[in-house]
Amino acid sequence: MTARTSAESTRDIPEATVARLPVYLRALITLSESGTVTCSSEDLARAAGVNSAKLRKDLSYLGSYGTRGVGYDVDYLRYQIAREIGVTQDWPVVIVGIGNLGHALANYSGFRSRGFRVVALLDADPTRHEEVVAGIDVRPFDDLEQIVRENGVAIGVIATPAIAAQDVADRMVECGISSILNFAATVLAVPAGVDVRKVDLSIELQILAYHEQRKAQADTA
Amino acid sequence: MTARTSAESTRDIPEATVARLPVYLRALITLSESGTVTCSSEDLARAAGVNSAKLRKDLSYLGSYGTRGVGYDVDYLRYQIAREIGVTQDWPVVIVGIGNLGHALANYSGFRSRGFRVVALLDADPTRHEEVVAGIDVRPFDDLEQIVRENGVAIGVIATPAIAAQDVADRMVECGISSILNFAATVLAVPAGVDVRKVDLSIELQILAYHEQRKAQADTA
DNA sequence: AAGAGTTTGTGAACGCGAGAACAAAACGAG
DNA sequence: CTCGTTTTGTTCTCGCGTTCACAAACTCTT
Ligand SMILES: NC(=O)c1ccc[n+]([C@@H]2O[C@H](COP(=O)([O-])OP(=O)(O)OC[C@H]3O[C@@H](n4cnc5c(N)ncnc54)[C@H](O)[C@@H]3O)[C@@H](O)[C@H]2O)c1
Ligand SMILES: NC(=O)c1ccc[n+]([C@@H]2O[C@H](COP(=O)([O-])OP(=O)(O)OC[C@H]3O[C@@H](n4cnc5c(N)ncnc54)[C@H](O)[C@@H]3O)[C@@H](O)[C@H]2O)c1
Repeated sequence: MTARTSAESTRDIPEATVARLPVYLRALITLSESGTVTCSSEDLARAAGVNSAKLRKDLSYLGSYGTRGVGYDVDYLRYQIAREIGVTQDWPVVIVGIGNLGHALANYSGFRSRGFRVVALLDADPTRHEEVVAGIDVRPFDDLEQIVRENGVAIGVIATPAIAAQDVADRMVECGISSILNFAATVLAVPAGVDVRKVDLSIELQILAYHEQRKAQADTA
Repeated sequence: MTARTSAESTRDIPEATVARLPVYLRALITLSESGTVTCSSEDLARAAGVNSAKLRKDLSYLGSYGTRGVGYDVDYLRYQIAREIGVTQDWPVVIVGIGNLGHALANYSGFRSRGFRVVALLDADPTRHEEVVAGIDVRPFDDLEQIVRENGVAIGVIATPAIAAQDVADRMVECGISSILNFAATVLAVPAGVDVRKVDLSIELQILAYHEQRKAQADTA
């Protein structure tokens, strides 16, 4: 908002770039694990499925971490991107709604391996509270505030039915959560300062269906 | 590609608009179920979480389905959008990889209710083939070709580990599938004419983490 | 029938992102 | 030390998407 203390870490990175940084990070991790020490923007772009000019432009927002005529040091760049995104630290996360999808999410190993730690599973249904999923107790939804306070949770995941999602989001915001990942098929209203991202399977399928239909029409034309 | 037979149905709708049409459709269904007969662009925009000018412009790509001074007939507009997207017909879908996530997807009621029909669940692991999930047998992955041929499947969902995803995608394309929804955390290479959309939980979380980190920095500045 | 009040559909301005193209910088060979 | 090669970082241009603003079109009242 106001003038930052300058120093390092470039100011506003374009949103489109932010969305690609995790892809680059994953490609770098794969390269690193395969023993690659250095890579060119061309190599990395291919691994990430983007244009090399776009890749270089994206990286230039972070700083000059490459060497002309040589390329990028894989581990160094990997660290720089991880730091920029913020995944060098661990982010505590709560998941609300431990049904079909919630179970899958709780069992998802990608959380831990990418800098996120599931600190609690919450569900409104008392019959769920007996359960232990992926080594974590399912607890009553009303425990949310205490859990958020004790663990400093900033990120919440909603996997409840659509009808309950707005209520859950409201409670999350009240408790101080300021980033929400919403799997329920509904539009959430939240105050300014709270980020919401949605993952919507049926929207993705419908987009595919639209293009599929057009292909079919083109064929019969 | 070549000149279409003109007739109705407007040509190329912008991709950004296509991605929002399913949101409008869902909002219209909700309105319709609550007994609303007519709505203004303002009403619908609010329900869909977008700007009303953007909504009107989006709808204008489909045609002129509103009445000035009045608004839109909810059921009529709902049908027009559904037809444009292609969800007035039923789309057969196969899901490959019936692990944690695959189970959740198979049990997801949103498929059927939105014009998609799961015709088969496939897994490479023989120990899974005993199983029946959501009333559907889990079958060997090698049955893919036969299933696609018999059911005219155009859309495939990948829920395998990342390491297997490219192989699965290749096989799908060979069998004639031309739209893929990929849940595995990997970049897929496919020939031109095949659409791929990805749903990537860890990318979404990392984007949230980035913004969360910036908020924290702003607070301490 | 005419005027006041609504609300759509769209032309125009603007800003952001994608990609091409190139200058600057590093390296290695001779 | 100099020149050619490689590859980055950046500038420039173009196209797409968003938003504003308003004329056109419709309803309702008097
Ligand atoms: N299953 C999938 O593959 C899938 C895919 C995409 C989207 N979704 C969406 O994700 C959401 C969850 O789907 P699901 O299949 O797991 O549903 P589900 O019914 O199996 O699970 C929902 C869980 O949320 C709990 N819940 C309900 N109200 C709650 C509240 N107010 N507070 C806390 N918990 C509450 C329920 O007790 C239940 O355990 C739905 O909105 C669905 O549309 C699911
Ligand atoms: N679980 C989640 O909530 C979640 C969330 C986001 C993304 N993902 C991604 O979704 C994918 C699946 O996750 P999961 O937790 O269900 O994993 P999982 O290991 O539980 O299930 C994977 C399934 O795929 C099957 N499989 C493996 N190779 C195959 C092949 N070549 N052909 C057909 N089937 C094959 C396995 O037998 C297994 O049943 C992973 O790529 C994961 O990163 C999972």
